[in-house]
Amino acid sequence: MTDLMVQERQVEILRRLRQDGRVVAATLASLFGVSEDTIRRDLRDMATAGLCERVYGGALAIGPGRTTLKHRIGVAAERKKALAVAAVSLVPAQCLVYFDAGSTNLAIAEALPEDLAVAAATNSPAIALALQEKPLAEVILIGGSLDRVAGGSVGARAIEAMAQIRPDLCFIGTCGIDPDGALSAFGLEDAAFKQFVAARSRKVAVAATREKFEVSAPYAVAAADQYHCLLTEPDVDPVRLRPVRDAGCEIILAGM
Amino acid sequence: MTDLMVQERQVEILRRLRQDGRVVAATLASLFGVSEDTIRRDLRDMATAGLCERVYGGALAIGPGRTTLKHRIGVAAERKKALAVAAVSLVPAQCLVYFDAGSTNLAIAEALPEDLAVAAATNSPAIALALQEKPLAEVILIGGSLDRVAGGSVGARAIEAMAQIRPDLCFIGTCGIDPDGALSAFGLEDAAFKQFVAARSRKVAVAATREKFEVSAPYAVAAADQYHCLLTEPDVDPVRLRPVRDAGCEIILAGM
DNA sequence: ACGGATAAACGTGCACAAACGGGCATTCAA
DNA sequence: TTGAATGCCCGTTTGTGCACGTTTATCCGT
Repeated sequence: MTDLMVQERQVEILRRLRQDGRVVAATLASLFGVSEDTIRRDLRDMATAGLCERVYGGALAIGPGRTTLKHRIGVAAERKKALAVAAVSLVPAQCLVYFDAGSTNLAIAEALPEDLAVAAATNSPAIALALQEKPLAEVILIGGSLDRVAGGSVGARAIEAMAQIRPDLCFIGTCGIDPDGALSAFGLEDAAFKQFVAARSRKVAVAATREKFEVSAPYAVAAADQYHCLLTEPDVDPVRLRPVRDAGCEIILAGM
Repeated sequence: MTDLMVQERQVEILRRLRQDGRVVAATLASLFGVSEDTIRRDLRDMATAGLCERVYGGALAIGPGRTTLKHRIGVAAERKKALAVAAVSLVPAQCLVYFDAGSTNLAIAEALPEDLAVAAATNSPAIALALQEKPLAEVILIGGSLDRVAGGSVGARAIEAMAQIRPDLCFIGTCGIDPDGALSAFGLEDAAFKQFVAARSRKVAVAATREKFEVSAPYAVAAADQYHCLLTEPDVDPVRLRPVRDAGCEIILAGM
């Protein structure tokens, strides 16, 4: 195989992970013509970024399996919770708020105060379940084809349903944040749906843990000037936040 | 079988446990191409993690014990599971099956074989989550206003979304079964939605534990001649089943 | 029905190879 | 020059199979 740059190699590994659900370190090493050490480093980085699950001998895709999902929720749980607590303060009473699928937004939905009366829409079954626990929330479920990777409805039906509502505020999930502040996603349909939601919402907020800055996903979701508020962690490199702030986006730092 | 990594092997063992209720160490050893010692070690670890019950010669799925999963289903877990196992045999491959909200139908969705390729629609976030675990299922989420009591979407939007599909088979939940075999529900919108679904489906199945025969709910859903298959428990009074059978409805008894 | 014989299954300790992680040197581009 | 990416070395960890003594289920003769 032709020599690839680091990012290219990692994207290719990710592709194979999605295709086969697993990769073997030794195989990848000979495939890319690099040492196993390098592959191990790739896999380690990708695992800390939450892109795969590291196992002895290689790595596994983060599948729909609840063990890995719980794992994904569990790893950065406290940090996500801290983000979530800050995020809910953005939600005014009596508004229509939309939660995009994703573990970070699930944390936000869980952190919603019990005594807050809002209409809450989501395309994620998991988030819908969490919202059901909030007695004063009117829950609106956005239907469509369920995307296993994204964890929520996407596609034509979802967009159709989404077209019926206009959220005052939406929390968009993102798989990666580019150096210029642009958001990206791993699925074509997922990205398209996020775009549509963002375009319909009066205010667009993005909550992202620090790992998101290390990841670049293939499909564009929104440039820095297309969302209004970024919640992230205090220890993110300020250089990465500069373009976002320059685009007129409010930046909220939360966490320990 | 291709060489699997430790975690993959254990996941596969778990899958077989769920499917067959038991696994034999020797069989697994030759299947994976590893020694029985390795399998024993796997089984021991899984038992320690509370994933299976270790017995002489292999392991059993957690039966009499209680899992976290069963908490969600509720009190009549084992009986619902027995119903569910019988119910999934009604689902042909490559069909479009609809699961109405409800704990009994959740059990059916969970009992769906992993290797069954179907399109599965539901208005319940909880059931959607369960279906997401089935790798070969295309999951369609029916959106709308979430009804807390019913546990699924109802209302105009849900009916709109439902009007887009025509299930080959649907499992309708019921809150009560009248002496004449008529189904009833506790919510007006919920009942209306169930009616709509039943009317659109080629075949309508109802899975109900014996308690349902003791309950009468205010809103009518379907008379005995409006559904085609009733799954219930063997110890239900035959007198109660008579009118259902007379209406031309197939009756399947399942359980211990 | 009972108790002992027998073979299978078990667990433990051990050995070995593969995989791992950290440290260090080298390369190369900014 | 500096920093990132990579390969190599080496001590450590992990997964696995084998050997050996123990436990358990099943069968069979009384």
